Amino acid sequence: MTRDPALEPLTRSAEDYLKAILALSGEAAVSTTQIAQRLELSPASVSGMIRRLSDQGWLEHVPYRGVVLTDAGRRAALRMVRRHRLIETYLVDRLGFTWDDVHEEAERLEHAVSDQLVDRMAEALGHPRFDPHGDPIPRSDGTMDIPDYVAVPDLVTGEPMILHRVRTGDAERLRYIADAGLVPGAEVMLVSREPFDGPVTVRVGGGERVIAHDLAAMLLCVRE
Amino acid sequence: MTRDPALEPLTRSAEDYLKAILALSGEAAVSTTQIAQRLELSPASVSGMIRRLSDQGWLEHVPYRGVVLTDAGRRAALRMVRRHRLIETYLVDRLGFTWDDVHEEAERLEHAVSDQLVDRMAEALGHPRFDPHGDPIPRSDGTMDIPDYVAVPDLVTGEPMILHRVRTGDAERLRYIADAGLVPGAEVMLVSREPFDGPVTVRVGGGERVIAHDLAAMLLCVRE
DNA sequence: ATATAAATTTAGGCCGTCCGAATTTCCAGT
DNA sequence: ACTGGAAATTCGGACGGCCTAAATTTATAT
Ligand SMILES: [Mn+2]
Ligand SMILES: [Mn+2]
Ligand SMILES: [Mn+2]
Ligand SMILES: [Mn+2]
Repeated sequence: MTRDPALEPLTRSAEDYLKAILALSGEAAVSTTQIAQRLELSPASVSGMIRRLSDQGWLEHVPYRGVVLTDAGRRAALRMVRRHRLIETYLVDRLGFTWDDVHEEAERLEHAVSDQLVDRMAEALGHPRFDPHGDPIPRSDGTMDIPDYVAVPDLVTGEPMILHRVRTGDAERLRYIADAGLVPGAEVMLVSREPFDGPVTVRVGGGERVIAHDLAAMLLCVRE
Repeated sequence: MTRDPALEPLTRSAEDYLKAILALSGEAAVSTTQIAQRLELSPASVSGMIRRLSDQGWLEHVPYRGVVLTDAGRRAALRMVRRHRLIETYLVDRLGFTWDDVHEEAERLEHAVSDQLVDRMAEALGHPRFDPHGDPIPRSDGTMDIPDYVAVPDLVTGEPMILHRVRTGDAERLRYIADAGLVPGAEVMLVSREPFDGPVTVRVGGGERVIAHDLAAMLLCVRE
C-alpha cells in the first residue's frame, strides 16, 4: 500500500516534474533522460527526484525502465496543466499578453496561485475550454475536450477548415505564424503541397502562404 | 566596496526578509528578534539569512545591534511592497476577492510575477495609489503618496472625515470593520469617546457604532 | 563590580534540489 | 555467449533555508 500522496504536499519542482512526465506519457513508460531533457536537468537529478516522487506515491518506477504516473500523480499533473493553461488564457485575454510570451509567466504562476484564484480566473473567462494556443484546458475533474485534428499537410486540398491548435511553444515560431494570420479560429485551406515533405501552400485571411512542412505539421485544424 | 547586489538574484525567502525589514525600519536599526517574530522564524535562522543578505549587499549588519537596508535593499523591498499591494488591489477589483483574503495570495504571487505583469496590472487598474486597505502603493521609482492621517480616537468630535486606511492585516478584524461600513472612502465622524482609552462612538453610513479604542486607533482618516 | 537576564550568534543537523563523476545495468550486434 | 556503448543509478559535494541547543555578548539590577 502506497502512502497517501496528499499527505506530502508537492514542491514547486515536483509539480513541474509531474507535469513534464504527463506530457511525455504515451504508450510506454517515461525515461529518465526524456524528463531530464525536457526540464533541462541532469539525469542524476531526475533519478533523485523520481525516488522521492515514487516514495510519496505520485508515480511508479521500474529501475532502468522508466516511470508511470499513478492516478494521484496524473490528477496532480492535470491540475497543474489546468492552472498553466488558464493562466495563459487569462494573461492573453485580460492583460494584453501575446501568445508568445505567456508561457514563462505561467510556468512560475502555476505554482503560486490558490485554487480559489484559479476558479475566479476560470469564471471571469467563462470557463474556457482551450488556451491561446488551442491546447485543451482540463476541467477540475481532469477531463477535457480533445477535438479530432487534421494537421495542415494532411488536409484535403480545397476544403476550408478552421485552424484550432498550434503545437509549438517556440516564441519565434509563434510570432511568425501569428504574423501570417495563422491563429486559432482562422479559416485555412490547403492549396497545394510539394512532395517529399516539401513546402505547403495555404490560403488564409484572403492571401496565400508558403510554409515549411515541419511548421505546417504543427498546425492542427478542425472541420467547419 | 560592496558587491553589486543585482548579481545575486534574491530568493523568495530573501524577498520576504527585505520586505519585513523595510516594514520594521524606523529610527533605529532593526533587530534580529523583530524580524524573527514578524516572519515567524527562529532568531537563529534570521541570523543566518542576515549574513547572506549582508554579504550580498542588501543590508548592513552591526553584530548584536541590528540591520539597516542599503539603498539597493530598500529599492528591492519597495519593489516587493509595490507588487504585493498592486496584486491585492487587482484581486479585489478584478477577481472578486475580499479585503480579508487577499493578503495570503499576494504573499505568494509577489514572488512569481514578472515586472511586465506588474506593469500590466497597474495599467489595467489605472495606476492606483492605494491598495484595498488604503496602504500606499509605491511607484516603480519607489516614491509613494502618504497622506496626513488622523486616527479615529484623535478626531475632533463632530467633524466629518474620510476613512482612508485600515492598519490591520487580521482577517477577522477586517471582516468586522467592513460589516460596520468602516471601509476606505467611507465618511466617518467621531461622536464621543470615553476616557482612559475607553470605547469610541463613531457615526458611519447613517448609523452609530461603538468600537474598542484599540480598533479605532487602527482606522486612519483624512480631511474632506 | 558582579550576578542575572535578554538578545544574538555559532555549531551542528536535516531536507530538498541540483551537479559531476563513478558505477551498474541493459541491450544490440557479433 | 560475449562485449561495447548507451542509459540509468549511485555517490559525494554544494547550497539554501530552516531548526534546536549551546555559547557568547550586551543590558540591567543590585
Ligand atoms: Mn512551472
Ligand atoms: Mn499553452
Ligand atoms: Mn511573500
Ligand atoms: Mn494591503
